[in-house]
Amino acid sequence: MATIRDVAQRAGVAPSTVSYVFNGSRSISEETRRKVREAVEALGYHPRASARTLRSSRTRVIALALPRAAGGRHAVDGRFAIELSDAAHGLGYDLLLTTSEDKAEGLRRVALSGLADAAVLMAVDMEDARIDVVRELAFPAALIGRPADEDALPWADLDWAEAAATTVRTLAAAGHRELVYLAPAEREVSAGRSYALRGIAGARRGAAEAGCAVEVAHALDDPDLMAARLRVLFGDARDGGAGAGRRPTALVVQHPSAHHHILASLHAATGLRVPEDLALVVIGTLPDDPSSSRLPRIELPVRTLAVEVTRLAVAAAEALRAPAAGVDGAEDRPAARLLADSVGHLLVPPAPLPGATGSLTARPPAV
Amino acid sequence: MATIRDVAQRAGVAPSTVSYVFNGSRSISEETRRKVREAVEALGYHPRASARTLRSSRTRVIALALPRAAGGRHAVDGRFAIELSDAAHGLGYDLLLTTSEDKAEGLRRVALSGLADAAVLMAVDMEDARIDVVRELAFPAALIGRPADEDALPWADLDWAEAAATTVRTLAAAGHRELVYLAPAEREVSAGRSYALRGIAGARRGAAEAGCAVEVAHALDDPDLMAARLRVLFGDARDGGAGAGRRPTALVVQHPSAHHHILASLHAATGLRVPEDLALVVIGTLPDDPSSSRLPRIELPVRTLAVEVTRLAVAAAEALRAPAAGVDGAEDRPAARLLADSVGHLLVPPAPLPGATGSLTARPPAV
DNA sequence: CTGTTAGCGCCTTCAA
DNA sequence: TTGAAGGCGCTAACAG
Repeated sequence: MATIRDVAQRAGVAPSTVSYVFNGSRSISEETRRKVREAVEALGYHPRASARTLRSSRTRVIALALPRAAGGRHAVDGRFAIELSDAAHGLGYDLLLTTSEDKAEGLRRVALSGLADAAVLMAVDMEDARIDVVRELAFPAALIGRPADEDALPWADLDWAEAAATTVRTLAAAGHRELVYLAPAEREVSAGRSYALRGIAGARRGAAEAGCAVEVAHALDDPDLMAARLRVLFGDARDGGAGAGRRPTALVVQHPSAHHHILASLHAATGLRVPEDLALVVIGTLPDDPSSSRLPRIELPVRTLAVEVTRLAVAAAEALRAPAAGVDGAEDRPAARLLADSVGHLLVPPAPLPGATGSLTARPPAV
Repeated sequence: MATIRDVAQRAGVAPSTVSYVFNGSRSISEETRRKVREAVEALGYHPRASARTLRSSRTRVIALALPRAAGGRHAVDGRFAIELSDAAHGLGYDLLLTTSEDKAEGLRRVALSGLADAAVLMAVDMEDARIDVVRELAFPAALIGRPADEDALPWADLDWAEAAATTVRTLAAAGHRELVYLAPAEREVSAGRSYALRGIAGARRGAAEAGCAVEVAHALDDPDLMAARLRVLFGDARDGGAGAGRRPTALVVQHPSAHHHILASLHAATGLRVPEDLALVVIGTLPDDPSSSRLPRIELPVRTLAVEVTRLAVAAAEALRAPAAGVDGAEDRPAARLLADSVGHLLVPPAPLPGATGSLTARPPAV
């Protein structure tokens, strides 16, 4: 466990010189640089993160606050965690995962103990308690998700409302008059999750604009219950023709990870076939998921969101650290103000993908 | 940003007293304790992790080394990341995600810079390069996956070989004579992934023991290619009866995350129905995944593995730190030896789940 | 272009 | 039961 002094001694220079070689903030002669490099090599020296952090109050770590609410979302959350880690590494940061029952607890602890320079917050609610926490602590943070107060903190999100609206409009334009919008589970809605509420609102708006009818229902985790609900929504096509004229002809599913089993049970539950009897579009699928690649869909741009939100988080951390050099009067603004001034957003417009069957624009079944 | 001195001053005690109140390793009068607590409360004091770590060389962080090989595994890796984070919190640790292209690079950096007390390694190969790395660095580590050298490091894993073998035996006992074992993608095999190789070996062993035939094939990411391969394996039942007698009657899928699309395309590709025409069992599904809950399967016990491997990693870290107090002659053993002495394993036996249809024990179709 | 030095905040030994 | 003091390893003035 060599220290910077060992290296300095072996290279015949001062510790600070070694430090500067690593941090490169002053000019070093090529000769000295070489000697230091050799000593570093010979001793297998690597700077200690804790000492650096103590001295510079900079961790080069980003925290991911991932509330562990009951039920689902594993797939999406896990995928984001991995992509965020990649994105953080791309900017020279590591990613610290803080899962906690209490939404704000882990975040508070990480901020207070100085474990990270900034935080990325997932599972954002419209009125998210963590927004107040990070503002109170003047801790740099960025959200994956669009809260009600859009200027409170930087955020990045898919435009769920427009994704739903454009999907409904497109289906209406193809002739569908009665649609079902299968939104995330009810618990997501009652928790106030931004993506769920915005998706539903967008579906309603799209229907109003296009003059068609949309029924909003919620996904269920249990396959049997889900099948039963599908039967209520669509009836059973095998029960004879009665009521077929009233049956919805299109289904939009906004359920980030569980559309698999919905699809799987759709035919068994209702006798309907996609796309012959029913047009189907999924909103919020994960990229590179073979089981959704054949469906008409709007993907969740995980990579883009991860990269951008990481950038925003890092930018917030740096805004706090370098108080707007060059801008006069900027020196003594309080930390909270510095952070507030640095908010930026990214609202990714939905990019509908056709799927293999092209069923998005399928005409409704003849009645 | 209050420090321990601020607290001490306000409480009218020495800094060391405050420290002892936090770390509780000597007796403090109730009176003093109260004064300190009040000062802590009033100042919002929280100890700085970096200072603690610098002083004690203890981070209370566990690193997760997650090689980012191309293709798939997102779902499983992400799920493990989340469960490991929960498990780490349960033991008072945080989880640092280090994804890297180069399998060993991130791990080496984290170990050398002292960012973590121990590492958990995922995507374990039979001969894993990282095993040498952590041994060389004498860095505590535990594996999710069972390497060829089982005594090199502590590990926890599902018994993939027995999972495959027991599945094949059960199917054979139900009368199936020709089975297909759809193993993970070829890249996983050629990379030497432990779970893939052991699963295949187990399937072959089970078939040999039961006296039935098993054909091993590999999953493909692309749905169209996968469908084509299924057609090769099973033919198309709608092409008339020719060759139906030779068709395999059971399919075992060992593909941790992509069995969804395999199922989805099975009927379209071959005309076969599950379970009427084909018995199907999936090995390595994720718990709480509605889309696999109806299938006969052997789940990947993510929670158990995460908890146990975390325990093993922490135990290794502590073995290094407290050299077997009480055992004589233990004081001056080298670090590598201390770690080697503390290896433990957990091999989780497979627990077959019946699925809703009970197709696991379905008799083969009449020929 | 390089060296010297003073801490960053905390834990822990030693002394009382 | 409590205080005082040293130093973990590093960075960034300040001084040459």
